[in-house]
Amino acid sequence: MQDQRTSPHPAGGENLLFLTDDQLRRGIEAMFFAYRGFTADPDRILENYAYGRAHHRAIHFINRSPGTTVSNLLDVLGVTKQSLNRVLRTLIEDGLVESRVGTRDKRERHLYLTEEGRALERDLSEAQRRRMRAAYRAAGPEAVAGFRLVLEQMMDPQMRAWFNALKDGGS
Amino acid sequence: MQDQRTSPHPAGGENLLFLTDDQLRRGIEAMFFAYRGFTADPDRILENYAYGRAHHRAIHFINRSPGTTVSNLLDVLGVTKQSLNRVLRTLIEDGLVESRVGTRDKRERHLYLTEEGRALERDLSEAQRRRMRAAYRAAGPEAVAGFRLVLEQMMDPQMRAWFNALKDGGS
DNA sequence: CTTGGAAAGTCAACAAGGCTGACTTAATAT
DNA sequence: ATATTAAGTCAGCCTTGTTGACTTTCCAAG
Repeated sequence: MQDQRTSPHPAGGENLLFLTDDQLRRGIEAMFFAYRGFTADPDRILENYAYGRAHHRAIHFINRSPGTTVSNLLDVLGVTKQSLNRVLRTLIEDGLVESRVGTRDKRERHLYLTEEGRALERDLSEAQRRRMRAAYRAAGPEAVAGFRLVLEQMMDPQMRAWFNALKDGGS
Repeated sequence: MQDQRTSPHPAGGENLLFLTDDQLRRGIEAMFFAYRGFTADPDRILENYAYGRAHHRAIHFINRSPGTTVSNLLDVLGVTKQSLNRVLRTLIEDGLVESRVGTRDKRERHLYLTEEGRALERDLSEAQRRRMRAAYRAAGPEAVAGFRLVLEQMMDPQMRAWFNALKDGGS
């Protein structure tokens, strides 16, 4: 099962054992199982509402960038307008999200969480943070730095750009 | 100080800045965007077939544990029998998976990839490994160790058990 | 001032892939 | 003998994704 082809032996002087197909496959499986854990807690909360993961994602990014436009959200979430619209409509109808017509450009809709929306967001993200906190604490700061580094390298360039744009807040 | 059990690292020094809500939220967003990248390449390949992510997962774990039973796969994938069956049936019909009646217990079906199944598996996993390899290489071995540590801590205990069982091959 | 095009929203239809519930068949275990 | 277990099936439902066609609103350029 081991494939030495991909990473022979210390090529120059580097130890490249962490690049064997076996190591990579372990990483793939770790991502699979970890992502299941990652979404488990919010999913449990959402069961009590008539919402799903799609609603969670919308709520998360609206909270992160209050006043963001629909088309911006479309890009970040990577779904179609029709798909997002269905989710957004129920959130607006239920009074969790407010959609304000743009002042500079009145075609645009700027999205904000209402107080009720923020309450659900806090619930969901606190559950997710709790697990993250436990994992970070158990792994330690060095591991966390590595975790973040690898994840960032796994993103497509476009996603990395959005990810880094979020760093400094703003829509 | 009372936390020494949970966090081996910053016992006395107490640099816990990596546990701020802001840091945790960054980790959450990193997981979201990275997982999109993680699934993007296999998804592109699967478009050419009439298969989806569910088929990929089944193929992956059958390849990992040749001869695994249906109920074992059910546990690992975390879906219902009906859901898995739909996927498995098409894979068997299409000749990618072989289902053999158990010898010890004839109620069980043991699953194996055919040569054609292994070919698709190689395609899919090579695409996924390519991205993983690039990320690992760019991040370096220290980061990879941290990455794996944090991911493992994010899993539910049950998943961690399956994850570690896979380490030593076979079902 | 008209017109082209962008942003947003809507309707309809469809598919993948989850789910529950009810039920059968075969084989093992008690 | 009977109960339990593994697998499979049928029917129906939901969420969340997709296309395609279309409208409304509005900005901006000719």
